[in-house]
Amino acid sequence: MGRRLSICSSIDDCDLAILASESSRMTVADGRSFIEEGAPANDFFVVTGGRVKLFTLLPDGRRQITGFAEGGDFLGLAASTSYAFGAEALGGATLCRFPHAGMQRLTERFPSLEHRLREEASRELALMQARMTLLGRKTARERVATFLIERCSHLDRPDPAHPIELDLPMPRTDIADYLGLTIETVSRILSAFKKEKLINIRSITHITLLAPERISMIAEGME
Amino acid sequence: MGRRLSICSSIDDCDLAILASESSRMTVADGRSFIEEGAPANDFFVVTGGRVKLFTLLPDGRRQITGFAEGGDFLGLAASTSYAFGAEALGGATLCRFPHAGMQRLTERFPSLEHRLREEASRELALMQARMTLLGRKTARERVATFLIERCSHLDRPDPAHPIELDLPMPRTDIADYLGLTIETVSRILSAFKKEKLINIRSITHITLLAPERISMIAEGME
DNA sequence: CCATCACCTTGACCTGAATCAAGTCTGGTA
DNA sequence: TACCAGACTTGATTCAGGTCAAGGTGATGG
Repeated sequence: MGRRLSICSSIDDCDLAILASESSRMTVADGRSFIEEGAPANDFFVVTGGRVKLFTLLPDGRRQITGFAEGGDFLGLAASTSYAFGAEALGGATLCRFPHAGMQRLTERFPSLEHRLREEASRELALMQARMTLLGRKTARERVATFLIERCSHLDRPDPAHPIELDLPMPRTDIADYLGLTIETVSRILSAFKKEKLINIRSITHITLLAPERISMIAEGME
Repeated sequence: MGRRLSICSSIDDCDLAILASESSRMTVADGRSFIEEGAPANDFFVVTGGRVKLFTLLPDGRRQITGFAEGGDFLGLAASTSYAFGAEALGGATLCRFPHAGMQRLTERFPSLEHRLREEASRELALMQARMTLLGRKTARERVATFLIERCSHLDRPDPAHPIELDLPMPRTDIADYLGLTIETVSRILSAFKKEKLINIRSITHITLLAPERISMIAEGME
């Protein structure tokens, strides 16, 4: 979790070699899991490329995707002694792995890093509160609308009230598990949005928001 | 948010007067709101007594309670420039208010404080992931069971498999808004648990868990 | 001791989303 | 170009939980 600002931004002109010496790069193939929920949390990760999904599971296999992470995002902040979530690459990802011990050396050497990490955690905390409202109180329609709008803010939004090209790199299953719905419901609602000329479905992964403003309204329950 | 470890624990034997000089105490009466969602975030709070509920609202009044906080918990970490949530006293609360500027002076003076804050944010992050799973994937029965079990862990659990006395200081409305249900559903499920001899309802606020183990199972969807 | 009010419980009914069950589309392969 | 497998869509039906509507309960005050 975390966004847009690399871990390096708090180290700036300091010796990047030190940072490199405390971390190791890794590549994770599509669909491969690299954090096991409940496993001892030994590492902290930064996503450097591709995408990743975070999730928790119930014993019977029900899954809640708690977030998607991409380049620049932090993972493993929510660390006590064991991970509170699992993580899996979404179409291949590259990561920087920082063992906790190394992390500690880094924060000692670059105290401002600690602040950055807190900032990052706080930002994520705010996002999660919005997501709890989505899961606890929004209708299926509102959830899907919120998801589409959320995806927009990932790319630097040009101007609202204009069509926006989106790609949804995750399968419907992941969207459903993120929104607390079933794939059928997600599919039906996207179709409904299309019928209402709110979106255009160019391909499974490519969607155009034709009326971003209206979708925002729907997302907030003000349609 | 945050739990059990006062902010002071990272300052230890240092001059508490400095801490006091950067903060002010405040008392909030039952039901009074002291953080307005979306308002500029100028302060950081520590709950020193009583209880507090945190929530977000949708424009039409739907409410999601994102957490309850009590003595020792931190509030306002999720701070960008504006609060991501509202906060309201639950039966009267006392707080310590730290203006952000003062907070910064404190973290400069006591660098370990920064680490404590991150730790706190991370802990909260982990809790929120569990809550997202609750809201996105659990049934009403599982949610209420989870809520009861969660309340247990607030008091230092003596031994499982033995009856546990609980008090639920919040009205049903708050429980419902916390679990993403209606008051009727919460009420019905508590009644059902009573009928199944899983709990005993001594009064509206006093509940005895007769079979904590079984309730835990239900909470995880393994009944 | 009763009235009142706020909160909670219970019941009857309804509905949004899940489930179950076919189709359909897409991209890869031969 | 045709075939196949996996992912998506669509339709019919069901059901968990919401909504609407009475009661019940218990603390406060007259």
